[in-house]
Amino acid sequence: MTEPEPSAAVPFTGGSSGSGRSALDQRRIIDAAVRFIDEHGLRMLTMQRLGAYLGVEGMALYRHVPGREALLDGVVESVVDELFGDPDVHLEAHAGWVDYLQRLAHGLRRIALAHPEVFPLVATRPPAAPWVRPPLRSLRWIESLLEVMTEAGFSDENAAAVYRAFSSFLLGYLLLEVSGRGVETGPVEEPDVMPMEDLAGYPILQRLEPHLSVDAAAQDFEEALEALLDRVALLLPRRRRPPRLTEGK
Amino acid sequence: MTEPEPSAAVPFTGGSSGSGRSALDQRRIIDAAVRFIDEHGLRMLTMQRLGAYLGVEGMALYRHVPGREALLDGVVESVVDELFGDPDVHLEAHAGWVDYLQRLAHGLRRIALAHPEVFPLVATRPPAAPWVRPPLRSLRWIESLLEVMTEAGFSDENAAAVYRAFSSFLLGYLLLEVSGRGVETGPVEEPDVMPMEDLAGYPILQRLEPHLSVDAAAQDFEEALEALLDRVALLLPRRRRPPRLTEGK
DNA sequence: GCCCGCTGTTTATCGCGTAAACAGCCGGGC
DNA sequence: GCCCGGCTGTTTACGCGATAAACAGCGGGC
Repeated sequence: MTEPEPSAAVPFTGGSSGSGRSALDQRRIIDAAVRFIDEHGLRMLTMQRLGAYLGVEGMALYRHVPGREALLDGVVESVVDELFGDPDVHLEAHAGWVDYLQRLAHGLRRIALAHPEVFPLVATRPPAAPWVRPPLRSLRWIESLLEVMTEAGFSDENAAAVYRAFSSFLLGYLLLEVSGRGVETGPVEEPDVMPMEDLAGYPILQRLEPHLSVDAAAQDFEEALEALLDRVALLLPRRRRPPRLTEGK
Repeated sequence: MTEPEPSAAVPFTGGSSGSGRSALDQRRIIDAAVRFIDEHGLRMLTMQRLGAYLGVEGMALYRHVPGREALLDGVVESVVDELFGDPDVHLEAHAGWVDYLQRLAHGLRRIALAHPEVFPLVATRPPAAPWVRPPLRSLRWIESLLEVMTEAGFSDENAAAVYRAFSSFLLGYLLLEVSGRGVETGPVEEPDVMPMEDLAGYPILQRLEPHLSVDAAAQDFEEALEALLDRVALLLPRRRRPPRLTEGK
């Protein structure tokens, strides 16, 4: 994505207005891919099927997208970028860093829940740079986070530590929540979920499960995770230990 | 895996000893798959290639494994089960719950680092049940964890909360560390990593940079884990919401 | 010694990603 | 008004991967 435009100075080839017949363009393809994955699951996404979904032969997509991998990159980028449009996250309108992190976390959670089938992709696609990582995946947000933290009085080092702890926890949290969701509503995959009866030998687990149904278990888990998310800010490190300097490792 | 054995009472078809010519069996195939993925990356794993790796035609694998998906499930299970053989985790020899969780976390981290190409699979494969989740993925460990926590005086509810917080954090952390590793040493994929020069416009990010080395990562992990465990108490649920009794769902 | 079942091999099919040749359409220059 | 180059979608073609099905050697129980 963000292609270098091989034949550069093309003024728009037909214009966005006018005939309006040009069914395809990169944006439309990526959006369709996101919708397709939401509806049918990632493993169903195929160039031909996505083409059909857009009323076109599969090969047509290659006029606008370099290939499948690039398309998936575009999907990830597109989904993560939704955060910028989220009115509840409003970068500037935050009241303190805890509030800021909570808004950010909840914004990402909304995205993950809106696209549960896409999120594993967000989580596992190789990052663009070593510290531009899931689930933020965007220089803009990382910069913003570090800025807020340092403005709140954190040292540079601690701000970075907060970034790492926050994104680690958030990534794990969202991945767990979303994959749990997949178990319940998986439209295509529907893996074998262990039936409750097999719990017989594991009495301790019953405590996780005062309720009987899988739905209830999932619901519980979700509620607990949600409560956890509100408290994520509390995880952040305080510097206690003087950096152990020359101890033989 | 743990197959129901269609033709049950087979005493071992050739015996494990004796001729020793039977090159293939499920264990050997899964082990080879793990090694193959470690060496060449997940995307290189193909039934034919794995066959060749074992000195056999690809189709031969289907005599012992139901198919590719099942094979991957087996790979995940096999890798996670390494934890049971880790002498440093020794289930019983722990001194307090913090020590226990740290040993567990470090054991899993060792596994993740030993099989960085496998770990994303561990993280994203659909879980067997809603609360049997990555990265533990095993009833045995979940049971063990809950037991330790309750024996340490945590209520059932709080033990479950610790389980959720701990596994979320651990999953996210390890996934990030392992994928970061892929960026540096990726044997096959080598995605386009943004070169350092492109940082020019983002001075704030320079702060994150000192943490590229493995040693630094390990240090980070320990500190983050300690911070998490220190503050687990803060993550535990308070009942805020009265349990909704008869609300129409 | 013969036959069966097990294990690995060969052959075949289908779907996928993608390259390459092909074809309709449209707007600009004459 | 007409022609042409380029852009967009289509068709054709290839190689590969997963997997079913037919096939073949081999070794042990009768």
